[in-house]
Amino acid sequence: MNIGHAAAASGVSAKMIRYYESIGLIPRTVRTEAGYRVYSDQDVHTLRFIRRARDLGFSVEQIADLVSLWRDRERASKDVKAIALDHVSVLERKIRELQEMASTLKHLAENCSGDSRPHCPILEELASEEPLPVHGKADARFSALRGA
Amino acid sequence: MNIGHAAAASGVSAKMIRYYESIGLIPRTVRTEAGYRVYSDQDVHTLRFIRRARDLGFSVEQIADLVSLWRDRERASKDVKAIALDHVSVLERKIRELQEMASTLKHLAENCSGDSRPHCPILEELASEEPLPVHGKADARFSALRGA
DNA sequence: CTTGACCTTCCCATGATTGGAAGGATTACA
DNA sequence: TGTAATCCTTCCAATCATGGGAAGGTCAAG
Repeated sequence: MNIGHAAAASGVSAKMIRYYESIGLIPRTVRTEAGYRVYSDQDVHTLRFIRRARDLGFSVEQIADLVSLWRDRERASKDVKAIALDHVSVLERKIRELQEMASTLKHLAENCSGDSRPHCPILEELASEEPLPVHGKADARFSALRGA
Repeated sequence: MNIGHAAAASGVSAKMIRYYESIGLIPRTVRTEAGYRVYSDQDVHTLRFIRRARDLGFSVEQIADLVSLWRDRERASKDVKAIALDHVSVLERKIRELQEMASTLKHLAENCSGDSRPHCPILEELASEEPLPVHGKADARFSALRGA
C-alpha cells in the first residue's frame, strides 16, 4: 500500500504521515525500489490510533507515549490514565479561559446598541484603565452555556 | 519613554511591541538620535488597548480593525459588535470542541482501573475501529462542568 | 572610565499542518 | 508504444503569536 492509500485508509494525510516519520513518531517504512513508502494494514492501524489521539487533542509527544504504552503488553494502566487525566486538566483549564473570554465579550456586546451610532461599551472597556471585568467562574460557565 | 518602560507600563513585552510595529499594527515611532524608540503616554494607552484585546483572544487582524474603529469617531457601533460577536462564536465553537474531548476522555478514564494491570479502556478505544464515542452535546457540556 | 543595564537588528524555534515547486515513477488509455 | 494524468519523492516556506539569544551600540551611575 502506498502513502496515498494509507492516508485515505487512516484519515492521516500523506503530508502528516511523512512528518510523523520525520520526527520519529512512526518508524521509517519499507520502500519500493523507486523509493515509494510501503504500508501494511498494521501500519494503517497505528496511524488510525494516532489520528484518534489527535482528535482527542493529545500532543504528538503524548501520542508517542500512548503508542509506546499501547505496544507494551506489560504496561500499567495507571500510566495511561495519568496521561489522559493530565490532558483532561489541560483541556479544562483552556475551556475555562475561553469561557471567561466569551462571557466577558458577551456581556460587553449585550450592552452595545449595535447600530450606526459611535458609542460602544466594547471599545470603552478595551480603552479603560480598569482591570477587565471577569464575571466569576460559575457565572461565566453558565452564561457561556446559555447561548451555546 | 523608551521601549522597556513602555512595555512595563502597558503589559506588552518589548519584543511584541517591535513585532506589532513590524507588521504595521502600530505605526513606527519617533526615534532618538541613537535609534532608540520613544513612546508617549498615548502610545502606551494604545498598547494597553491591544493587550486587553489580546487577553480576550482577538487575533492581531481583528485587533487592527478594533484599533481603527477605536480611532474613528464616526464609527458605527454595529461594526464593533459584529467583530465581537464573531469572535464569541469562534470561542464558543472551540469551547464545545474542547468539552467534547474532555468529556470523552473523562468517560474513558473513569472506566480505567488505573492500577498496575495492563488492561486499559483508553488504549482500547484509541485502537478501536469504531467511531469515537461522542456523548452528545448536552451530556458533554454538563459532564465537563461536573468536575471543573 | 568602567560596569551594568539598557537598546538595536537579525536569526531561530515553537506545534501541527498545509502549500507548493521540481523532478521521478507508475498507471491508464488510445 | 507513446503520452498524459496521477501518483510519488524531497526540500523549502508559510501559518500565528511569542520568546530566546547573539552581536553590537548607548546610556547612566559609581
